Amino acid sequence: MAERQGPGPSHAQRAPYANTRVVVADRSVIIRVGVRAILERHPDTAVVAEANNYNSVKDAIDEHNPDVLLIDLDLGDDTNKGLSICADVTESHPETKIIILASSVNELILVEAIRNGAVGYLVKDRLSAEELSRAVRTVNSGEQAFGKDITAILARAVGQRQSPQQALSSREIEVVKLIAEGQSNKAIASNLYISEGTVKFHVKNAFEKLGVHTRAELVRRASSSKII
Amino acid sequence: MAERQGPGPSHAQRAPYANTRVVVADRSVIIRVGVRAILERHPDTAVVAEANNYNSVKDAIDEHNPDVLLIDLDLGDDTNKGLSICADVTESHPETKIIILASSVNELILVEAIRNGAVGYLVKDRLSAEELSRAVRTVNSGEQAFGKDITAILARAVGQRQSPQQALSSREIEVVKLIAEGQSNKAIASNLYISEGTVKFHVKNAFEKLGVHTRAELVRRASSSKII
DNA sequence: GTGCGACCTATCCATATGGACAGGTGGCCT
DNA sequence: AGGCCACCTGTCCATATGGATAGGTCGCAC
Repeated sequence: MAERQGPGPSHAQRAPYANTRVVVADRSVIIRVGVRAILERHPDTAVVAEANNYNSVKDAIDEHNPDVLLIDLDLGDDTNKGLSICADVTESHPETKIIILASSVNELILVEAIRNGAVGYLVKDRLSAEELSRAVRTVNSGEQAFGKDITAILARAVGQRQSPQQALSSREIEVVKLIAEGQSNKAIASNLYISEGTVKFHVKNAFEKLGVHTRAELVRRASSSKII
Repeated sequence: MAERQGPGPSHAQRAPYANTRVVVADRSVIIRVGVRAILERHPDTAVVAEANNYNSVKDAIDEHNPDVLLIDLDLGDDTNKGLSICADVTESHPETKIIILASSVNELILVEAIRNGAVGYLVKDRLSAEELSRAVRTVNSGEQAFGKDITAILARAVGQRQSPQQALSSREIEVVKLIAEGQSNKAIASNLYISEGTVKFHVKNAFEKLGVHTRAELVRRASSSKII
């Protein structure tokens, strides 16, 4: 994965002494170029580096120690890795404010990101150039930047849920994937060389962890949570 | 929906007489700005208009009659509408070459798009600036522009499938949505004020149309095809 | 009006599912 | 050693599911 393509940390130093120095991390060069163009319309803001995979984010942060990190958590095949980067950055570079630049609203990711130090969450689709530009400066001044819809979701999430989601064991994930393909417990059992009873056991545990009661709902939850 | 935000058809006429005149359609202003910036690195290419919803695409095409339309089919809540726009444009503006700018590879969409006149299919995530720029000029010269992975998928898809997918009736979609929430046939019946037998009937038909045999697989297919 | 398609209802039945038990193994931590 | 946890196995049972089959209504197009 993580294709070599964009120049990675690239043609930076346009305004090395700008007030707001930003690192942009996204798989897509289009997004990186777009964000750069929008942010640099404002004279005080400069994009000092771009990253297109998990490792180059860390390198860029260490090298440039930016004011703001604008990051799409979905930089490779493992979103959790993006979350752990947030934790790392919060730990090692507390001055760097993290804004999540997401493709969609994912309650689980949102909550975890905040827990890991993010101070902003923006959704690419519904976001004006002005909002993006403003959000970067807002967080740099120490405030938070969450879209309107986000705030509502946040409030709701905080209200009830203290078990945002229990992680499935690797075996459970295997079982869930086969369920999503429409396989019966018997078929799954022979696929994984275990007994049907064991399959049921894993299914039951997956149900409990995700808070569902049928296979259909399980598939929906799992696919919306990117488990499968 | 379709939020007012970007200036819509915007600050164009930078190079009205460029060799390759492009209209960019995407929900996200970041993408539009990014594509514009990348394409306009090449002196012969100019983005003459941007669109962020289905209607403004048509307007932009009618007004500017561009050489190339770069469009993300997912411009609102109904991808099919994007497909029908392709058909419209192919019909009314045969000189305009259509390139799909997708977030991910969707075999169904891909095949349908080509059937509706698209001559290119690019995936935002894995796409270098050079590839994007080149693709636009390639289609403008009458050739096709498909990513490497795309070609393989295409070959496979053409091989077997003549029934790409039968459309679900509106009632069937309602039922599928409730199934995805984990509801039983009985619960669905009382929700829709119909009998359980009828629910089973719809479920059976949905199964046949999507070629699946269990509710779990149904949910997976439906969610990956954006039916729900 | 006839035909057609989408919608609705019903019965029968083998099989699968989901839930509740009770238990056994091996690895890892203290 | 004991505790914990992930993984494994099994039995029992009420209920749901999927498949087959046979019908009925309504609106729309030819």
